[in-house]
Amino acid sequence: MNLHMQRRTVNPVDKKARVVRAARRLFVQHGFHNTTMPAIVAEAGVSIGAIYSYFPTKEALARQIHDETLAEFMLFFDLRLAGRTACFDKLAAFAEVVLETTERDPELMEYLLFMRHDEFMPGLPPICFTGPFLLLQDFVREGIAGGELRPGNWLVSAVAYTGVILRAAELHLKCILTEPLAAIREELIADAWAAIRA
Amino acid sequence: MNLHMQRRTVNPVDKKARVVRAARRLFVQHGFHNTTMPAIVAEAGVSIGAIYSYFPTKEALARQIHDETLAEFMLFFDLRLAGRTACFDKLAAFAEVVLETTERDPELMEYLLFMRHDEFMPGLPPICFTGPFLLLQDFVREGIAGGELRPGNWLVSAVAYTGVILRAAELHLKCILTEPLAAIREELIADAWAAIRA
Amino acid sequence: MNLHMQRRTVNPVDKKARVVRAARRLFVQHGFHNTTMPAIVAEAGVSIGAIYSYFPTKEALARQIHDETLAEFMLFFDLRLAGRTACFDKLAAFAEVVLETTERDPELMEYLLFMRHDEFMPGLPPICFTGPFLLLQDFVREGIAGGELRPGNWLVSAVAYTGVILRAAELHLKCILTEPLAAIREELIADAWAAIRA
Amino acid sequence: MNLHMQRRTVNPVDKKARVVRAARRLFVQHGFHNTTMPAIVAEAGVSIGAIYSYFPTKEALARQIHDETLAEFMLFFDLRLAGRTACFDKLAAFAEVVLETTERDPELMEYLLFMRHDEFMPGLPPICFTGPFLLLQDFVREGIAGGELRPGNWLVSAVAYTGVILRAAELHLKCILTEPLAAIREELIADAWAAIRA
DNA sequence: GATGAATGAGGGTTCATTCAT
DNA sequence: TATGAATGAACCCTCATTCAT
Repeated sequence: MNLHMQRRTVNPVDKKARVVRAARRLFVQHGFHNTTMPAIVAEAGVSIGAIYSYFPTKEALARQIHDETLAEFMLFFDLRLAGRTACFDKLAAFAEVVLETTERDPELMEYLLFMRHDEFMPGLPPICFTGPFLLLQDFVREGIAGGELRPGNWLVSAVAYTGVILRAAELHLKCILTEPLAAIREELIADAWAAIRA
Repeated sequence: MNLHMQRRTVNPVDKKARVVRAARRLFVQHGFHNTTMPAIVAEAGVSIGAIYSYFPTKEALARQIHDETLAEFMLFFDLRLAGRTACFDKLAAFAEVVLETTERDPELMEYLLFMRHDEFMPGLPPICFTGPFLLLQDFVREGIAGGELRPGNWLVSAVAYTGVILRAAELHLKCILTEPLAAIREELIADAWAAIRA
Repeated sequence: MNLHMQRRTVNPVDKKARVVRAARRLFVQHGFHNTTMPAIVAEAGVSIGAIYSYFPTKEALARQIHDETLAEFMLFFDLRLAGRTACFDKLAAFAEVVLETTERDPELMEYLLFMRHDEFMPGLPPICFTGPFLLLQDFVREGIAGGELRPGNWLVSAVAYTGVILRAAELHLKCILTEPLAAIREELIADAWAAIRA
Repeated sequence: MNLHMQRRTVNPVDKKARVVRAARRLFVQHGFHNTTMPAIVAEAGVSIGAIYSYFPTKEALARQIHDETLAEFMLFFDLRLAGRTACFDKLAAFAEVVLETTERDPELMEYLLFMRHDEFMPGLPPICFTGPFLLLQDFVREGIAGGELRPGNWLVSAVAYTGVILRAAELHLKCILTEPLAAIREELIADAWAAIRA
């Protein structure tokens, strides 16, 4: 490869990342089966051959998007949890991460909330059975044990808390709850907490 | 009509209904674009020609399923509302209908919660902007005005209440919240109410 | 069959004729393969089952139309030839029949000129090899032998005469030669005759 | 590029041209609706995908064939007209082009004479209303004005001249007029001219 | 590696024909 | 005999994937 070509070529890492970004945007917007490889080519500005040099199949591309997206969200949650010990604070960390991510990177949140990943990964557990959500269930169990939350079925309490927060994110992404989430964050966290506190 | 004939012939109304049932089951399970007409043929036990004599296109079939499903749910909600006047009771009617329908006719509820109808009806408002959900928003507004609910953004309160209930239905359908919903109905309604009551 | 039914039923002969008429109209207009049986049903106002009780297949229907149409044209020609002996008069009989039929029963002439009968009767000789046209070739041969026509290839002379007349009919049916054919009949016959007379 | 590769690869221009050739042959032979895409695939020796990479639809393929064919014929006519001024010579140019093309590229002439292009281009004017034929009508008008042709309806005269020539081409293509057209060219041109000369 | 023209299985849909009524 | 709902082979077309360059 000569200098002339180096000037015209993109860093392969960036190129792969561009493919992933473009594909996730299209998958979220139109669904997996309604997104064609040529559409990804057009959105990402790379050749079809390049995509197939990074991923063996369209499904493998989708799988990588899935894993990366979940990992990114888990990372945000982990960072936000640092130093929090009270049940209220740990649950609020979840709410904050969900609401802030919804506004900062809507595609990520749309992916978590709406993507039908069973279209390309049959048999995979649903997203609400993954890291952040399991962690939150732990917090609820501890909260009940510690008397901060009302006694009862801990799974029901976890459902209630996450239901309030996630539905707000969902309706915001669907342009039904049009207020900035930052403006109603406190009210949402208060409502979610009221649903399950002792 | 004698018995011999009964065995070989199907009432056309039943046949069309069989197609609708089979198609909804498959649409909900695999999504619109991942459900092929041959798959519907196999599931419904009718010929492809018969389906196209009932519906001009696959999309028209999906549209009819959509309309029927929404109308059926709205009917259940209307019936359950009869005679209820207190805010708590009217909101509870919504919760009861959602939770009971989830167990009695899971496909109907899966359709309402998971179907991406924008795959075949681009531009249509999301389901959470249809009849039952708009009605529920009215009840919340009245509840705040009447002092039964905490003051605040009424849309946020509606989001909180429905979030608790719908997420329970969602996780039950995904086999994560495995308890019979009838068993946790009171707890869910209590949590949802606690989230927004005065 | 009781009186009540007689009032509601059509003479089967008429019904069959209606089918033939409707089918020929549609075949001429849209071609054989672009005419559907349901379209014939709609045009003829009979049931699909009735058509299949008259004709075993769509092709058999087309064949009968073909035979009837050719026979009808041959009949007109025969009648017009009665009593004509001079070469000019016999050729003029052909021209008159073509031009008058074009205006009186355009569908018949469209059929003769434009129908691609090889779409449903592969291997059949073209229409210009059938009765009236063979007859006309005989007249030309006689005309040359009798000195009324220029010596030369008799087939070429037949081609020339029929070419003038048939192209006029063709362009009239295509709405390019819009004058009433009756008004230019003499001129056409004169031109055709001039092309080949001694 | 070595010999081995040449055997396995086709110039894309040739490939597209092969498709056009094969399709025109089949369209002319069996008509548009009676020619299936698989048949074109077999005739052209390319994949169905390749065809659809050249033309968005079967109709677009037919349209391109139509345009190319008309343009090619018009070009021949233009070239042949060069330097001709007398009415007889200009009309003879038309006759020569028609008769020679009929023998040199029968498919082209069959297309012009027999193709029902309204099957795929509804509303398009018939071929006899296109370039060469309009030009010929001009020549006839000038010939009448200049006294070289008999007075009368100029359209009728144009019909007469073209009728003689085109019917000869038509019957030659249908294997009825089996003589080589080159051998009867002079006689045909003489007959056509005799039909309309002063 | 990167490219994109080419491949062909499989999609949605049509329509000639059948057969229970 | 007449009806028309039902059948399914075959249509046109799409798009994930390959491979010569």
